[in-house]
Amino acid sequence: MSVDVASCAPLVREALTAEQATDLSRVLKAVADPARLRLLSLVAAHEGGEACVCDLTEPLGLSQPTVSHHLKVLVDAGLLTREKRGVWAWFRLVPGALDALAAVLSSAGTAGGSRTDRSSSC
Amino acid sequence: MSVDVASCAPLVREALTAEQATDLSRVLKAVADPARLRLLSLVAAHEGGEACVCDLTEPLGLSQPTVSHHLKVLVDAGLLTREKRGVWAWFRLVPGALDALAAVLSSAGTAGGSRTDRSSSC
DNA sequence: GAGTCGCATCGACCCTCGTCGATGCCAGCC
DNA sequence: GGCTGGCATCGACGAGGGTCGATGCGACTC
Repeated sequence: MSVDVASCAPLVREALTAEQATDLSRVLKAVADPARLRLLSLVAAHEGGEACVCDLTEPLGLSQPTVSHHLKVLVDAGLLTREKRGVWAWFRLVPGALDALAAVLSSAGTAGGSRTDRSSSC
Repeated sequence: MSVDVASCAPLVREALTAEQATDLSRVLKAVADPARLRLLSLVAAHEGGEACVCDLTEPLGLSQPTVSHHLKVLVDAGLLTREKRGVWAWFRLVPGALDALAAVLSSAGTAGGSRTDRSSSC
């Protein structure tokens, strides 16, 4: 149920519809949590750009079920990918996902430099 | 209690501390709501870039106390400014506030083109 | 096959948040 | 002064979300 940041134009350009606002808030709610922000940051900063749950539990100071729950929220929001290799589950950032989110908030309206590869029509 | 997006580097560059994550999530929580997203969009799209509460109540379909509550959240987060002229209260976007937020999420790490004028040291 | 390890899911608790009606406050008008 | 209109605040209700212990599942080891 990965949510697409469907609206191409930044929200300061023209008024959002109720549906656009709901979709956008779904992704923002996934990011608007200290634990999940640190998870994104930890995964990105980890060597190789990927990390397993056991690497993330202790720096957050949260229990394993809680960390697993937050990771699921981020995966559902389309910000992380989960790849199970053997016993471990490896998480890595979806390239361009955060940039696309930033582009909607920014008044510039263009994502950073990285490719996004989303189904958006812009 | 306007929250500064204090961290200059984007969260994908290095791991966030607990305090940085808490501060950043405070601003994101203010934006991660459909009603508040539409409020930001409506104010930006309104003529002159400013709007009063009476202009925002009906397009949102929410009661006046609720709209007033959401506007207070956005003002406290440093995203809107409130100026009382006579009987009406006029709200407008804080220039650069959304861009600064987008810069932290983006991997680029630089705000758009607009000036931010915040107390950040970068 | 028995045991261990890593992770996801379940159920429950508590707390925060969105929403509204009622009320209070201030400015302008009669 | 009394009244009206615009807006903020208060109190309360219900829904949603973060957290944890307990449990289940799959893979690997001996």
